[in-house]
Amino acid sequence: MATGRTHRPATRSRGIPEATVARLPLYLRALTALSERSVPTVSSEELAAAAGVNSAKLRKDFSYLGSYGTRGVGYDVEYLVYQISRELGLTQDWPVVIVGMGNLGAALANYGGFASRGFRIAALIDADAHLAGRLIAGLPVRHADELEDIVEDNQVSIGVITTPAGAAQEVCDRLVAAGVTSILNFAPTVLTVPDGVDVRKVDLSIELQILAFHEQRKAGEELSEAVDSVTPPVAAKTVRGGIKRPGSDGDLPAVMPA
Amino acid sequence: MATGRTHRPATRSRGIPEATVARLPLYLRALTALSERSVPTVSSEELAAAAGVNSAKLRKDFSYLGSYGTRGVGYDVEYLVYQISRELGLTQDWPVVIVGMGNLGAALANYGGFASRGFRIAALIDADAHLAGRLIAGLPVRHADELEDIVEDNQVSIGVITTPAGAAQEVCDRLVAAGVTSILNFAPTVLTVPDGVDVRKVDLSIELQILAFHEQRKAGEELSEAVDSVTPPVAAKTVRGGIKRPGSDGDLPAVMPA
DNA sequence: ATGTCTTTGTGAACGCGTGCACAAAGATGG
DNA sequence: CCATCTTTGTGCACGCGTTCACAAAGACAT
Repeated sequence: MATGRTHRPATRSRGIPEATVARLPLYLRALTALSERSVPTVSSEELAAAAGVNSAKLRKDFSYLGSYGTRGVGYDVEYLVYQISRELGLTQDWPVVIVGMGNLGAALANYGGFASRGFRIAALIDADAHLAGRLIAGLPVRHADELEDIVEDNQVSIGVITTPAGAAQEVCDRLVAAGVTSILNFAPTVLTVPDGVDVRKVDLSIELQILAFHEQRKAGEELSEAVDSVTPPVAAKTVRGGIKRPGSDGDLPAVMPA
Repeated sequence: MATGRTHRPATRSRGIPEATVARLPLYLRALTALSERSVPTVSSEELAAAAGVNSAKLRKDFSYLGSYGTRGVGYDVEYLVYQISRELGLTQDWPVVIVGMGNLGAALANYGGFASRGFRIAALIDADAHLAGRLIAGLPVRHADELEDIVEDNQVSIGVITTPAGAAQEVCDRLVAAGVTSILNFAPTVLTVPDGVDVRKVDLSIELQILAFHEQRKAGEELSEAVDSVTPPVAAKTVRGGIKRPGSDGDLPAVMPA
């Protein structure tokens, strides 16, 4: 039933584990820094430290790409940069559209990390007609009506969604229908897509909530949570004909970015 | 040696698996939506569909929190919202500072998802003196000199870093020294922190690169990569006294957000 | 009170990811 | 050419996370 298979499809693509793929950009960044300092070679130990991972893990990751190291010496920095770039597809040009020109969309448009990695912003799109034509990061905002044309004309295969949550699924559907097969979703919604389309999700609120959980745990270790356990709403009990619900409704309103 | 243990410490906190904690905000969002529609109860199957996960996984996740369901009926929406909120620590007030008021920092400051989930922006901080005093999202930007005072005065335990990569580690060190124990890092750098401090990383560039990898794989399935395999730089070979490196240096310059 | 029917909660099996530890490879020095 | 020393590449074991499948629990009807 095409349940919006977000994050980690666990499908091992061409023998390279998903976890490894997720680390390749990390290695690439560390290697690029070394390259700029004209460091010729690097050992797995050094590179692992720079990337913040275990050295054995790094060697195993690289082993999936092939034997690019030299025993007794290490890895050739330039060569590895090239191999990883190629493996990730960064030697190609990837036209990208960003839909939703709120604060976040504008931030992404200005984000330098795109262009330098082979990602070219083909267009910025927004549903607000007032924004149409305005320049953001040197590019004119196009109206949402043009979405299909833009995607098809520019052979766009990657779409970034930074719209409010309510609009995300519709935008997603239109992108997919027009030919987009990879989506980076910043809207706090579960997107449903057909098979063959990849969705990755970035959710700022979720990250903070995870931090809050650990933070609470750290704080609650000394004082064994005496404050929070005062009168928790009584557990749901059946009363013939339904379930008694403790609180009222309308807490924690759903929110959206931008 | 305190290697910047980013993401997933794999430390099972109080019996609740890390993977489960990461999904709780997802369930909470789905439940909140149901709550607003005044839906009294929901089955694991329905809620799982709304959250985009497997129903068995959802039930197991909830089982770590306790037995909050009613067999034959499902889960009480309001009660579950409360329980998850409490478990995540969202019933508390979490003062947060955002350091780095570039485009991304401003976007986060305007992001509505913070305040509504118990996260209160205690201050916006930037190193640029020209920005000091300017209002962003209704809050005045404070100068970086005040960082320590702000953190201590407001009992801030969570810090968000949206500075350029070069400044991130120093900002991180200062935040930690002042008492921050959880950091959400948007700068493309590996942060090194002492034990007891949690770091979560959000990297826009990495997400896109992962998408590109899969995209390339999809595209390369029909035409078996005839274009990209033309004359790959010859593998590194030793020539007595060093390693022959194929390309020159200076490719893919390191970049930073904002 | 008893039976039926729905849905939870979980035991068990499986697969992926991680990290240890070591053998093989190759560079370097004599 | 041989010995030594460094560093890679990987076999193996372990633990976490996911999923299946089912027994137990409780609602609801009679």
